[in-house]
Amino acid sequence: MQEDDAEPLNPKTRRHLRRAEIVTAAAQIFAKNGYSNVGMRDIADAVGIRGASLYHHFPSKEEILFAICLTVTREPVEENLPLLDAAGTPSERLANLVRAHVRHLRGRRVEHLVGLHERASLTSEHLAEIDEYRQCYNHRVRDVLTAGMRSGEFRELNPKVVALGMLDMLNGVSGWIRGASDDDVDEVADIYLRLLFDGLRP
Amino acid sequence: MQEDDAEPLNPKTRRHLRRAEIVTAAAQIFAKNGYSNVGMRDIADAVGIRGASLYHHFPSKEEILFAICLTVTREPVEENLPLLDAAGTPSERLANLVRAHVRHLRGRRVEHLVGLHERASLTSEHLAEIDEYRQCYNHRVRDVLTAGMRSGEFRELNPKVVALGMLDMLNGVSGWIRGASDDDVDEVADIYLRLLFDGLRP
DNA sequence: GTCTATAAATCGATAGAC
DNA sequence: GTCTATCGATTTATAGAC
Repeated sequence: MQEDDAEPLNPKTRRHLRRAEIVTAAAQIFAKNGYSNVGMRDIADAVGIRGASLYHHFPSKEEILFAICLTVTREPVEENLPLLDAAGTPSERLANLVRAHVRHLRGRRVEHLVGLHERASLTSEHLAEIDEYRQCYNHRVRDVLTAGMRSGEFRELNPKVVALGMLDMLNGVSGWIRGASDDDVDEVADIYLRLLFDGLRP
Repeated sequence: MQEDDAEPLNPKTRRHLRRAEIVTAAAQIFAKNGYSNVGMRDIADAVGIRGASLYHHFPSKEEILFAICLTVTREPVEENLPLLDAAGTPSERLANLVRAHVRHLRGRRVEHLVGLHERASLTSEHLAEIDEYRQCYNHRVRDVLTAGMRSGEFRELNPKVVALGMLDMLNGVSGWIRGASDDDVDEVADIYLRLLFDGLRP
């Protein structure tokens, strides 16, 4: 059970950690100042190295942005979508997804902001890859809505529009949730679920 | 009743029209390529003049961005908020605001996109002015929600969170409504209102 | 009001030493 | 893996003629 904590990490892991450190620092500065207003020197300062040294870890500034965008589109697909395949009614599965989605938004808040605002600075190839994940997520949400409508559990409303509206509402949380606690984000999720399922009218 | 259409416009109006032309062209290019990826030359090309000539109409590139952001925050305050002061129940007044909001989003689609995504490139003074309008709009929406809850017309849910969620859902429409007809946007507003008032459960 | 020409600063990226 | 040094391209903004 016991392991030597002082054992040097293997080079692959060290390299990966350094990349993650750069991505995290860059996301913070991009979110605050805007991607194109941030220089490689600014990112380098934040991690304590020189600008040129960043090119040992990333081939370009845009690749750093791509890495940020990828985490906030791929992670939700891989971590949240399986909740839609689990057992339960459409309501239950959708509720689980909403809660997981808001928690992810909080945990990767600045990355989500960058992913939402800086899409125009991605290469068209990278943008296409990002959009694949985004549309996949979108479609799966639409599908569970459709399933609920088919079973009579949900009201019949254009599922495409409902899915877009719901996801816009959820994603907007990254714009104002700064510094919230676990209880805060769960409360937001509960309010949104109540609104989504039962509406404003008592 | 008859007026001479060939009569030259007064200089004040001509100047104003030229500014509006520049702002509209800039909004289009900013929305597509991102503010910081667009040069003054790109904007100038779109209106058929040279880059330096733009400085006769705007003192800086940021002032063009500010003009764009101002129209999408000030206009809704001045045109939509009065609907909340009109006669009717909170439900009716809120519904009128939602419909007006979505129509404005469609009419100023690219400007809204720029206003949502390029806030980081505004000077802090301009950002503060923009945020005043935005927060004013936010508070008035929250107030009508609170009024509806007090009267028993709306369910008791944290009105701050509901207002933020509702506005995020509405503003997100600018991201995917491209090329919609009048009927399309009214349909979206109706779906959102049904969702907001009655929820998904039949 | 628009032009040409250019100043002045910045930025992404590369070369090569250690 | 990080450094110093620097290239080359681009950008905002200005000066001054027409």
